Amino acid sequence: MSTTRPRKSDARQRILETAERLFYAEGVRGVGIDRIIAEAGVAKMSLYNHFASKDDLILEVLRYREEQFDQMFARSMSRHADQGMNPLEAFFEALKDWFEDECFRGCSFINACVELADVDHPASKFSAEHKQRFFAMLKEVVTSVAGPQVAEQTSEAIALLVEGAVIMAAIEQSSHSADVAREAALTLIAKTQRE
Amino acid sequence: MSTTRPRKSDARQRILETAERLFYAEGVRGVGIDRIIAEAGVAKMSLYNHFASKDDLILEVLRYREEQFDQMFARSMSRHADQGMNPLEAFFEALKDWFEDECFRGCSFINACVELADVDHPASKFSAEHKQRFFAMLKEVVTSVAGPQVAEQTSEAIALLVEGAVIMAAIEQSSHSADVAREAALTLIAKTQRE
DNA sequence: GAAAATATACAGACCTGTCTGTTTTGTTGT
DNA sequence: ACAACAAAACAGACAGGTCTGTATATTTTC
Repeated sequence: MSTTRPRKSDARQRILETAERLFYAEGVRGVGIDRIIAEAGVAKMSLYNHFASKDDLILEVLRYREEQFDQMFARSMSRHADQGMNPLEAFFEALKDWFEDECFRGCSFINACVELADVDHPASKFSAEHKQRFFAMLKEVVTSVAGPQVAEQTSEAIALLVEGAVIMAAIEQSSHSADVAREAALTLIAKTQRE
Repeated sequence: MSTTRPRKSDARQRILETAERLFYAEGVRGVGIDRIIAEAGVAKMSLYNHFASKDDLILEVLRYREEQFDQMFARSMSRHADQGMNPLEAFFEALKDWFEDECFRGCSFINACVELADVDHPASKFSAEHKQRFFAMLKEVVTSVAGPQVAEQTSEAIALLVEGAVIMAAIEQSSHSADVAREAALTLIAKTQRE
């Protein structure tokens, strides 16, 4: 039964990949359906057979984006960890690598919330949940280098440093904020451990 | 000569105020020209006589917004300072008051950058400059409570904490991040002073 | 009487979503 | 191995709405 099975649709995947790229580069409101189908090379009806509406597509693209981002970031951290960095150092190096990617344009999830301007939109709710999952990952990283007690006391602040660094990197087109955030995070952890 | 003088145009002011409110609440892309003129109660030609284009209006609204925000924030800090807080405490209390305003929807300047998705847009450039001015103000606050040396070493990180707090307050619809940012800022300053 | 603001209509582009009909593709029965 | 069938993808027109910006002509205000 080689390539058999529901097939999970080739067109659907192309739409997701194209929409993710365009939405991230030009915003969910800046890119129309016609543009997506043209660049994905699919018919308009294929899009509307797979997604109920543009709002639905936005949500599904964010789900896909989370998968892709998590994988990318985890792999990036692993590479740095393999070079002898501890998990926290690897985290901030991965952050900096992301900022320095030529496609970097901030956080997709924050961007979607801002563009949609509606906290009740499914994509906004999903984005808020994504932030919780991202925070949980960061807290695990902090725990692994400083223990659960220090992590409990510092992770929230470190998360703010990271979010601020993402925004400033996007606005200033510079990865400098990653260094500032890393140093501050280390200071917070050291100060908390001392007590 | 009572209310005489070039008049500086009544309509222009109404347009600015209305556009600021609508742009902040629903985004610069989510609000059309027709909506602005209807709510401002002006004719379309009045708008295009005062502003070259919607892009130009967006920029002028951000200029106006900066004035209004700076005044609002400075007054808020003054009120808290009058109650015995030092400038830094007053800063974070003002931040928290802002987050708790029912109209709060994040930072106008960041929102505009995200929505326009174009770092070369005049409004994006102005937003980046605004962030520099905001940072300078924050640095003065830090200097006034901890001296220039500590301020030099901690202000950038504190600015990231503040930007992160703004974003998270908008996404989570909570002012909790203001407290987290304040505590972390105090810790960074204390740790730096000790050395 | 001049400058400003008004009301209104309109051009041209773009948007989402639907409809219709054709072609490709994969599976199944023989 | 091959024909028949069904599901999926395709192409393209179109409806109905929105958007920015312009043009014209009238009314208000100093």
